[in-house]
Amino acid sequence: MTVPRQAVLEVLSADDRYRSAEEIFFQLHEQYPAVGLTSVYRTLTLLAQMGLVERFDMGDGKARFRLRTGAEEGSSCRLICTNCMKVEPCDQEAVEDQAASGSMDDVTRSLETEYGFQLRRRVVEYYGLCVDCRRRNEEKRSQEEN
Amino acid sequence: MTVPRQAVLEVLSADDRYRSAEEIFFQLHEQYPAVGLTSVYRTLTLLAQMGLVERFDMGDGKARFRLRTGAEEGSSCRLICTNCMKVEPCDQEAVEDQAASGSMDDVTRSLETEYGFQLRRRVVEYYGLCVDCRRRNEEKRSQEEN
DNA sequence: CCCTTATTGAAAACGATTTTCAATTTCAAT
DNA sequence: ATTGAAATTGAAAATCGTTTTCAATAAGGG
Ligand SMILES: [Mn+2]
Ligand SMILES: [Mn+2]
Ligand SMILES: [Zn+2]
Ligand SMILES: [Zn+2]
Repeated sequence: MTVPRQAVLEVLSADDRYRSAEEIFFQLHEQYPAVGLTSVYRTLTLLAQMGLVERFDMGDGKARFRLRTGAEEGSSCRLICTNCMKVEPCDQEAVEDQAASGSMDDVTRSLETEYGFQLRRRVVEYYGLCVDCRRRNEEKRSQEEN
Repeated sequence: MTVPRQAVLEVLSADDRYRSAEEIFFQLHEQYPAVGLTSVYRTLTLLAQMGLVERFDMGDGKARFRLRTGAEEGSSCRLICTNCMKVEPCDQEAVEDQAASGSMDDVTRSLETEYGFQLRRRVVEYYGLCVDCRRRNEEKRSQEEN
């Protein structure tokens, strides 16, 4: 546990907003002026690999980071403002429970009342291994058994 | 309707896979050697603004594009392989109908049987206007009425 | 302390995308 | 067809978030 790593964790722990590497760097800089942007990137990459940090790439070229909470359990949900690029984590259960069906209209209404958010587009992404890569993995595993 | 635009549309129409600008450029290049990569980018940006093309930014730095089908209706769903970076559109209705509940386990099972896909993480994103931007928009609108 | 190894910050490199700009197309009006 | 203004193009340069390089520094077990 080194200074830059502790510093990054400190900033991330402050709240659960998504922040860019640069934003994190600037917040660090006040208390830890010696820590460089390079180390911020390195630490974030490291923490993401360890699964402690969630990395999110919006369409605007800069990645955002957030401390991953145990509550997520392999599933995450967020509100993304296409105007100001703000990203806010949200509780999927709350949204879906509120929405009678999974229909776009019901979800729209739910987000409206729960968060004041005006929904334009819903995106569902499933991350994992495609058929091919899974097959390849299994082959590799059975080879290693020999 | 110019040559580069027609060329890009031709490639995108060929199938509904997600492709990077470079991939589109190389496919173009065989039939339209005079069209430059710059125009491919410009055309994709244009088509995305018009809503005809869906742009998707994965975590790997290069954006992917796909012709948007009318069927999507403000909601899109995709399988993303974290190993080979392949992106495949999928039918959310089919997945959720198959899954008894919206629980992670049920969805995992559904994706397994429907697509042979091994789910690791589900991400739900709601794009739209946050409370602040919405308020700001309404103020602007009411000012313009004067 | 000492030594080995891991980590750091600054500067340079990287790579996808955007910008610039002079040359070429487009297309509506003749 | 001919024109000409306006839009579009391709190549080269610029941009910018991120990564790599590398010499200097910090870590930390003995
Ligand atoms: Mn931010
Ligand atoms: Mn591709
Ligand atoms: Zn906003
Ligand atoms: Zn794969």
